[in-house]
Amino acid sequence: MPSDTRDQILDTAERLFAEFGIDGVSIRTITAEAGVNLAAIHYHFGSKEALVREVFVRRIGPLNRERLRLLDDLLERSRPQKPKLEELVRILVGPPLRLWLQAGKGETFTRLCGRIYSESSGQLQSMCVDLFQEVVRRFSAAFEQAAPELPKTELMWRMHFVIGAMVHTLMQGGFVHQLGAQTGEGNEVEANIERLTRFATAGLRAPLPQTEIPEMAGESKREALG
Amino acid sequence: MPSDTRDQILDTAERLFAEFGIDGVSIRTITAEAGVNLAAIHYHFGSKEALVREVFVRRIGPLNRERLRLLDDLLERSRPQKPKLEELVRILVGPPLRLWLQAGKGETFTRLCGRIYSESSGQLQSMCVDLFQEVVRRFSAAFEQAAPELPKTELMWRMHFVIGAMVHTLMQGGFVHQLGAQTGEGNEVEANIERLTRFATAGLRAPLPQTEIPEMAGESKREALG
DNA sequence: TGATTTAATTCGTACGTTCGATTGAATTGA
DNA sequence: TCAATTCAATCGAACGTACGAATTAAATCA
Repeated sequence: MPSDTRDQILDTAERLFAEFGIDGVSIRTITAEAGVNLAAIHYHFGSKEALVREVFVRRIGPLNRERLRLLDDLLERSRPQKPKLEELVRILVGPPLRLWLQAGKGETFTRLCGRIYSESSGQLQSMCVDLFQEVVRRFSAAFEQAAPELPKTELMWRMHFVIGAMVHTLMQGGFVHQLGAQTGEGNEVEANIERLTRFATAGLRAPLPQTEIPEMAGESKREALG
Repeated sequence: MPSDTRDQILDTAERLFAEFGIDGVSIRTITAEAGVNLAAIHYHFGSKEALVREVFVRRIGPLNRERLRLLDDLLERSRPQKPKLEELVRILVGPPLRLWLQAGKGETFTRLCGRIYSESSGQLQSMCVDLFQEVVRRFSAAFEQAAPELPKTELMWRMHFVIGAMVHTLMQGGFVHQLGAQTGEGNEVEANIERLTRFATAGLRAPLPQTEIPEMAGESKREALG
């Protein structure tokens, strides 16, 4: 039986954090905007940091659960063959981008999501490691399966690039969206998911450099890793 | 004749901002760490915000000047043919990534650079628009020239993805670097520039969706944009 | 050259504000 | 009645900023 106040705080905090950053919003601003008392945050959450934590967990939990569900679906659907790389990318970047316009909330949550990567202040950082641990593990394995020709190190870097493109879109996508909003309003989000999916898939499939690192003396203990 | 104190403040602020974020570092911390008086910041810069501004301008100015110089070189070198897409990407992402290990400074500056995109607090945001305006304009034109087959909107989004991968690498690259540091130490940075360049180039060259947006009713005022 | 003035910088200290957190009384609803 | 919740008021700490005195360096003059 979560009180109305609690949800009010969570919604308001999420919106304000997304717009002004975590350190940029005081609990006074949050409580005032939410129309609740100043002490309500400490009563319901214990501290500002605990509130921040709850704001993230509330969204990322379901988000990652959906990604894992879609991943299970894909793996089962494509067995015994390996999953298609493009499908993997789509279920990795789709769910977060789809929250972009979720319930008419605008960029509320997604910008917040992107902030994890930048404003991670110790405590938040380790929380994120926990929250994303399973997703990272499962998707890493799936990607290795889908692109076995890539050395693991190379794959890791390329997945890292994909995440970067996704996060940047979550945070700044609205800007690009305004610049080039030509295709009505309809399924703009789905169109952008396709854009990112195609870009990322092609990037993941980029040819390897023929010679790994030219002109290097010594230390030839280079493992194959594939 | 810039005083020694002034440079001490700038160097220290740059390092601390990069590690703890702009809002995460007080001028007391900066001055204490730099071994100068508390009031020195306001004497030399006027305010903390002006100091932040100066920290960024000092690095981004030369950085962008180098990018434009390399761009001019490339355009002249390849005339009358259009520049190669891969070369364009390389001179876009190369200079910032190369600062990664500049002068043994570690990730000092680059993480700071990445923070522009997240901690942009109004004033900083508009400053960045000014600082990057010419680079964006020139590179956009060059990319349109190098990839004329891409609709402008599509190209804009893909450049956006490239920037995202780059920024994410600037901020979090150290993490991936630690995970997969197999190839000695040598030219790891150049190797990563090549990684990102190949990834981004392949992504920029990804095939266009045959049908732009399937199953959409109404609003068929879709402009070609090429 | 040596003394004196002037400007530039550094220093110590304090102000006013805002922050997250706390307390204890008031209010509410079962 | 009693536990859960909300409220007003306040705490100490940290923040950016301001200001005048102290110090240093350069310029000017005897």
